[in-house]
Amino acid sequence: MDGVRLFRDYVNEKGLRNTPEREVIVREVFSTHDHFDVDTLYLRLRNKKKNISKASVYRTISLLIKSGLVKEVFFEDGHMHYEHVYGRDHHCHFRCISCKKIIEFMEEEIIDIHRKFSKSSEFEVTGHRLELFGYCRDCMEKEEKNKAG
Amino acid sequence: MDGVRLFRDYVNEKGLRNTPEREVIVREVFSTHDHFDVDTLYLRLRNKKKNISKASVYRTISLLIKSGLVKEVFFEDGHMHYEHVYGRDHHCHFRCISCKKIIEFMEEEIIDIHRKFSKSSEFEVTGHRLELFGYCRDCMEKEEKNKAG
DNA sequence: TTGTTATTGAGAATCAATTACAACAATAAT
DNA sequence: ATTATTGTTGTAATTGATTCTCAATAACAA
Ligand SMILES: [Mn+2]
Ligand SMILES: [Mn+2]
Ligand SMILES: [Zn+2]
Ligand SMILES: [Zn+2]
Repeated sequence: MDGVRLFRDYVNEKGLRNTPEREVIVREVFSTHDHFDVDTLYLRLRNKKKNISKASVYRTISLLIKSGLVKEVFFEDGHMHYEHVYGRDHHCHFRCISCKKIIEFMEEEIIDIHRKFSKSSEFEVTGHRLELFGYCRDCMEKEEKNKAG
Repeated sequence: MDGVRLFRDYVNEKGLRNTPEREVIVREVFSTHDHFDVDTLYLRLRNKKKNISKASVYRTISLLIKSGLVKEVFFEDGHMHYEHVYGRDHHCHFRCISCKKIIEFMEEEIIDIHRKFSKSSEFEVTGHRLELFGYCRDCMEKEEKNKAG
């Protein structure tokens, strides 16, 4: 719940202004650990009777990205999906190409790769994204039943 | 140059038709190892006086993806970027967030991660994508000069 | 050849994301 | 306090990528 405060600081540092709209959006972003897209975030706000324009949602997400508190997770169904990273351990994503389910996982090796490249003088690595694609257990089982049946 | 033939086979297998438009598009896709997006591919065709509609370019890329001969590499500037994979070794991508340059690299560890998950009975992993982000050497040097100057 | 059916190009439609702008609000300057 | 400056908002318009519609055409099998 402290990403909210960090975002306030970021806004101040940048000489921007803390507005009630930003406050509400950012609180909502940090209220869950789920992945989200602009539309679901916007609808969550509407359901709570917060009348904030979609433009402001876009603008605030853009700021959250710049602040480093939110990251783009993946692009699917024609639009971007996000998650907040403050207070969460780093992790990677497995995406089921059948049911679109997301499964998070952590592999130390990926950190090693990141470190190795960071130490080389060739690049300054600031981030990485590893996605695995395939079929989740549920969808595997469904397919096996299909073959059997 | 044989991805073209494999694509013909794929099209036949699926009961689809080999058309001159598809042939021209696919030849162009396999004519270089560069990353490409729909627009640059379309313009390359236009420059060669091939009058093929953009819709057909989209449709053929979609087939190429399904056939497994082409892969989505990354989403940037509001649209997808692709590369053909036939006849190429697997590799990952480093993307400079300053100049947008792409640098390809290969890490065995990533293959290990893929294998490890494939063997687990939890998921059936069919593919992966690893991207590193940061600053390339050129952009690092530019920034250092900025600080010094 | 002929019939069936996939494919094409052109343009319209869709949808995510950005932008222009006028009203408004917060801060700084006088 | 008053005024000027500048940031922010919502609305609506705009841009740009991608998909879709549909009538004309062409691939392929019989
Ligand atoms: Mn996640
Ligand atoms: Mn590549
Ligand atoms: Zn699944
Ligand atoms: Zn660079």
